[in-house]
Amino acid sequence: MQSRIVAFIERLQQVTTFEGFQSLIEELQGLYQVEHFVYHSINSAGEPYAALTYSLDWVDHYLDRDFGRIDPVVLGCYQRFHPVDWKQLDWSGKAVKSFLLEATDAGVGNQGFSIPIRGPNGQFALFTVNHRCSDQEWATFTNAHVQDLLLIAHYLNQKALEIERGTDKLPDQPLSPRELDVLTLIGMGKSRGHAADSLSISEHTLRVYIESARFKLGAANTTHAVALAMARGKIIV
Amino acid sequence: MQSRIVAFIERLQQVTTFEGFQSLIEELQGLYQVEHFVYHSINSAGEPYAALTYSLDWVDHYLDRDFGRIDPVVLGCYQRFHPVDWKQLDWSGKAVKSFLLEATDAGVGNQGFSIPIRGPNGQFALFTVNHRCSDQEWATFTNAHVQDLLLIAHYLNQKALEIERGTDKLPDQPLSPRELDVLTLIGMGKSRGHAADSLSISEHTLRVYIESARFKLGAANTTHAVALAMARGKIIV
DNA sequence: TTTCAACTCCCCCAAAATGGCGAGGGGACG
DNA sequence: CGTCCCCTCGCCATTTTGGGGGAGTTGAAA
Repeated sequence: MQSRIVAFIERLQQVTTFEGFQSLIEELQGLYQVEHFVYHSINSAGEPYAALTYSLDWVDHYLDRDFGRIDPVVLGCYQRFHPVDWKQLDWSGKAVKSFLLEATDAGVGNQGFSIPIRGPNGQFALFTVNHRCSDQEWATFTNAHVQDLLLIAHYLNQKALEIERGTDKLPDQPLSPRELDVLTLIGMGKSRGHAADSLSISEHTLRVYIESARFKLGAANTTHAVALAMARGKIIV
Repeated sequence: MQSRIVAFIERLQQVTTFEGFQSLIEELQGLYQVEHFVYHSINSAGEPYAALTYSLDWVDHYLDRDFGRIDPVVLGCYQRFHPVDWKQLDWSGKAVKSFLLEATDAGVGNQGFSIPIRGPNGQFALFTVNHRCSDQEWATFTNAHVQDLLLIAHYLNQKALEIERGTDKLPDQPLSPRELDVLTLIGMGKSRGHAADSLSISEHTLRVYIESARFKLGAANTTHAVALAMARGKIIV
């Protein structure tokens, strides 16, 4: 088995397109005799990408209803470091329960194991393996393959980032020190006036920084700029 | 060696105070023959805590100058999943270089290895091992002990969270669905009017949500509320 | 040497956000 | 049955913002 993983990762290294990436994800089904695999990521610009084995209808429905905002898997993994078994997540809540029902109807299995992955500039990805079986069988499976899955998650993300770099995208404009200062203070709740005082500059000067930061980040307003800077890991409030 | 780690972790489980935690950190120096160990965390309320073996003068100076905002170790790990060797970080930049000089003067070694750890509600911690030696020796050391260090980092964080829970702290007020909706839309750059339209509610109603969310989060204004909600992992923009 | 990015400052005015006032209906829980 | 939270709505005065001008210094890079 171990050699098959190595072979898989070696073939993964050869992939150069999203299509090739998708078919490798599908290959995992056969390799592990598991129903579903999902890799999905959000890049620094906030654009999602996914390669998965769920039905396309379910994917459309998921995106349409913006389930990513209530999905306990996404929410639970977003702030976590370690892989999580879906049983550890919080599935209470009315909206969540109906989401779960719809997912089950769409063919999503009752067992899941998700690995969060983080890259530069706030890039975040999830590698999920999903199956329909008993708790017992699932525990056996996950225990046997955590190491493999961690490895695969790591290389999948590396490759996805690499492929994406090939696509046209606006380079991530770095913010100047003053711009970072200003966004940080504003993010900590200060008004323009107070922030300007803290930095011992005029309020107008501070405004110039906010505007240039907004422009670089592609933000619609100050709050948006702070949110984007945080999401991209440029500031910490 | 392995049994010593197990014994260490078992003793760690017995600890109930921050003092005990600190002395266990100091014990690691002897256990690994390494100069410095650092555990520091930021809880969901944004309060820092640290247990470390650096000189207290350096710690004071670090906090005083707010070096956490430029420290490449903190910045580099904040958005990462995997442990990082300090050599992989970006040490360019004028402020960073002078920070590095001051750190070296204060007894911080040239080699470092840091493990980011994430807990619920946006809790973030770093476990760092620091030493003075050649690249060669350091590579040997880290290769030999990554597994141990990951394990220790995990249990240290678990224990630190447990101890902190014992201290008095305001419970993390959950936000209502509408409050989350509003903060998310505002964080995505919408104005109040547009956000209200999206949710098909009056702008005034939307304001009520912003205000109650601000109150629950202890935020000074809307931007602050969005920043806090993001930092605590309640919303994703 | 020129050019360019970063940093600093000033005025004016319209638009947006905020703070404080008040009000009612629905659902959950003791 | 009362209490408390969530959801919904309106008005008015004040403060904060955003967008439009224009201008000077410094320091690094081309």
